Amino acid sequence: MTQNVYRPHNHSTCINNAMEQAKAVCEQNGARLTKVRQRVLELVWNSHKPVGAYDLLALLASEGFNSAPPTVYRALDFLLDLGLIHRLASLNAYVGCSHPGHGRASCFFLCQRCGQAQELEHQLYDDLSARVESELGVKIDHQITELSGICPNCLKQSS
Amino acid sequence: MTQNVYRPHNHSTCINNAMEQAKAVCEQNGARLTKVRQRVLELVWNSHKPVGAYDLLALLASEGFNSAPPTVYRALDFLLDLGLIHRLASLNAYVGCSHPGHGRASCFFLCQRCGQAQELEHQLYDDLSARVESELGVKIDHQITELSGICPNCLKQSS
DNA sequence: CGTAGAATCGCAACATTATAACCGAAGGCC
DNA sequence: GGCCTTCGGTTATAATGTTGCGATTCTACG
Repeated sequence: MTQNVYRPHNHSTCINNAMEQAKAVCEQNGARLTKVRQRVLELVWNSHKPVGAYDLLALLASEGFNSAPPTVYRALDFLLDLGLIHRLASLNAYVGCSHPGHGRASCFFLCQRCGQAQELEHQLYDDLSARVESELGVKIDHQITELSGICPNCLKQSS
Repeated sequence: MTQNVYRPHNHSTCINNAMEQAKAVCEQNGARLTKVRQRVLELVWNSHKPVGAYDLLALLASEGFNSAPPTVYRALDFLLDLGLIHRLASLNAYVGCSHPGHGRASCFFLCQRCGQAQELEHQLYDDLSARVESELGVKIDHQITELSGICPNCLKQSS
């Protein structure tokens, strides 16, 4: 099951898990997890809030890395290809994938107040694409769903 | 039911319907469908392929309209607010809404070959957000789903 | 009418996000 | 070491979207 972002948790565990998974995935695919790529992934995982490419760029710069756009975008493309991160189209931002290898589908809830992204893994969601494929006669290659609103924690605070 | 884009049809009917609906919606909301707004809507409806803001800008310019970005973006915002068009986040492009007034949800299939967008209206889709709201305890405000792949017509041609 | 207030538009500048093209550097393999 | 491929540095530019301000047009109301 996908982890629940809203529950208090030791976030360094998230980061460690993500890095372990990344190493494994790279090994499986004969891909190299270079310093820049690794650092970008860590930075993306630094919180559950999606990060913009130029934010990453600034962070890298502050750490003495090269800091021109292509550096970050290449790392992001690499991580996207391996399914280690997702791009949130409605935010132009990137967030860690908590269960790489689940195909070309992503589904997120985005809190408009705290900015955190909660990945969802829902049966209904796979049903949706299957039904559309058969009823419409199309071949689906890639899909995104982005729900936005207020998360449970922020709902509590506002009441 | 949502119209089927892939069936041959007299497209001027689509445009006419859209413009009629737009007038009605504006009247209901006490909003003004000015010349720029109307023309932008017509241009968006010119086909079932999503159009970029800067494409619209160029089209407007060629017709003697003012053609600075804010002109188009203001018109697009206006139309988005009234639910007369949708923004496709994965394409940074805009497409007419074939059934305004269905709330803040949108669901599209986008053909990677011909570029056409087919709006979907699926029960499973509403189920999804309802389930997420109750299971996760969130309040959903807005949602997008974008499926991409190959449409029936393009599948036929490639075989 | 006619004027006050609101909505709309024109315009200039700028901000943000992403890509292209070219070449040198580093790593893997024999 | 020599060869090949992948990766990264650099510069420039493209594509998309916003801000701010003042002028104009529309509308409501007296």
